[in-house]
Amino acid sequence: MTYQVKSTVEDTDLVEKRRGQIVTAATKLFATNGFFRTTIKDIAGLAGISQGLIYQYVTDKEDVLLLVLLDVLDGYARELPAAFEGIADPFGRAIAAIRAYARVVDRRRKATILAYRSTQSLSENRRAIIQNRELETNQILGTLLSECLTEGVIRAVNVDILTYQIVMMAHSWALKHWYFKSRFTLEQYVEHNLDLLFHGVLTETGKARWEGLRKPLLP
Amino acid sequence: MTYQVKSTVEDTDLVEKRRGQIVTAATKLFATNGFFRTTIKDIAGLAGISQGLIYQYVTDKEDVLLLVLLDVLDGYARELPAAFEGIADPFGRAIAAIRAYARVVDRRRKATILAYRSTQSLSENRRAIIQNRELETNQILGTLLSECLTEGVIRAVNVDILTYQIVMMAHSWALKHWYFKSRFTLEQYVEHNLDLLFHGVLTETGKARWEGLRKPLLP
DNA sequence: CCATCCTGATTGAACGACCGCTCATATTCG
DNA sequence: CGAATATGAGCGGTCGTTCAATCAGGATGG
Repeated sequence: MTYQVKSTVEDTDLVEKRRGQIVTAATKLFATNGFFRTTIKDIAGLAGISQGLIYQYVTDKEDVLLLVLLDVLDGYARELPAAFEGIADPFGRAIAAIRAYARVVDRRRKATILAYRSTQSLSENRRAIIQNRELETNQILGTLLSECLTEGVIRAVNVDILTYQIVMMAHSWALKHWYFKSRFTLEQYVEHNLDLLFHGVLTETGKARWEGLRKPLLP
Repeated sequence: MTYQVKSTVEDTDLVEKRRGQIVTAATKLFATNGFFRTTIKDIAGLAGISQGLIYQYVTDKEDVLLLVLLDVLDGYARELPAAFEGIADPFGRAIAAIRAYARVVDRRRKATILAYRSTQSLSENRRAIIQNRELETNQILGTLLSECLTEGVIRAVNVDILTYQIVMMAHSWALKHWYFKSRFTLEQYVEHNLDLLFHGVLTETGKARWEGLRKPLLP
């Protein structure tokens, strides 16, 4: 939780508070103007502190980006489990989680896009931290889906692929919002995708035809 | 094809040639270092021309980015139709197109990521040009899928949603390559996704259960 | 209870480096 | 020779980062 980001200030509460200010301001600015167009001065101004002070709580401008991205991913990991904790049945849990995931992405649409835009601007090791955090979140979904599989409600598909299909379905709502927003509500978007995902698109004729065109599934 | 990017040079062939050099160099540099970390000097150096000359063929650094992104999208639009032109049967055409699309994305993986990273760095109107071009490419796939629908090989799903599912499946191969590369080959990835897409994931039990959990599909 | 001191937090001016873009000049070629 | 094309030094501006100076507030001692 307290990240491997160094600070010269000892007082933990103060560090928490100041970083909170910095991250809140930086998220807003990065999301609208991008990482490179945002200056430390901008961040300091919006956070209500001086430029110099930021460097007591962070070593780099890149560190600010790391803190922002970690905060976004933490948001996912925090809000997801709450959505299905009351539900006993695995399939119900999975569906609640998927719908919740889409809602979380929708609420943080700009921040989600920011993650795609700027994770690559991080140095190798900082990027690895972010990717690991993403995997942890996806693991939550992956586990739920595995349980559906053992329950016999979904067939023996590759869970990794399935998980990423769902994750990308949610992310795409943010990434392609410029297209979807005038055509679907979030709920319509999600339910159409679930319908596709669960039933598939082929008719009986189609399924027969596909048998002649498919390639073997190896792993 | 010749874009709404201004040049002070008259000779059309020369413009084509110089822009080719510039775009090739810039694509390489943008893809590895990002738009903002790449300098005009870098581009000029790799293209084998002087900094000043770039501004005879382009008004802005942003213009270079626009040319690069248009080139990537043109690549899609050019290579896709070739993949299915010999095939008569709509379903076969659609499948050939999907597989080809994934291969094109794979070949231009870094450039595809670049598009996601930096389209937002463009000014409003230049971004609109890019988004339009993307829609045109997707339209190729959309048409193929509509034909499958009238052929009765796929059921009456929303073609917009289906198209974007497939597009994002291909893009995800690039976006999440850091995850997939150690787990699947491109072909495995695609075939698993097609299997999911075509047959759906639910078992018969699952389908019955889903009836109680689904929400109505409006549009 | 106040004056003094000290430590850690905070400020913002300034440094140094960088970079997009221009323009006076050079080169090329018909 | 002259028009079109090409060069690259340099201008003007920006921005990340540092650091000497200031401030706050608690401890100390009279």
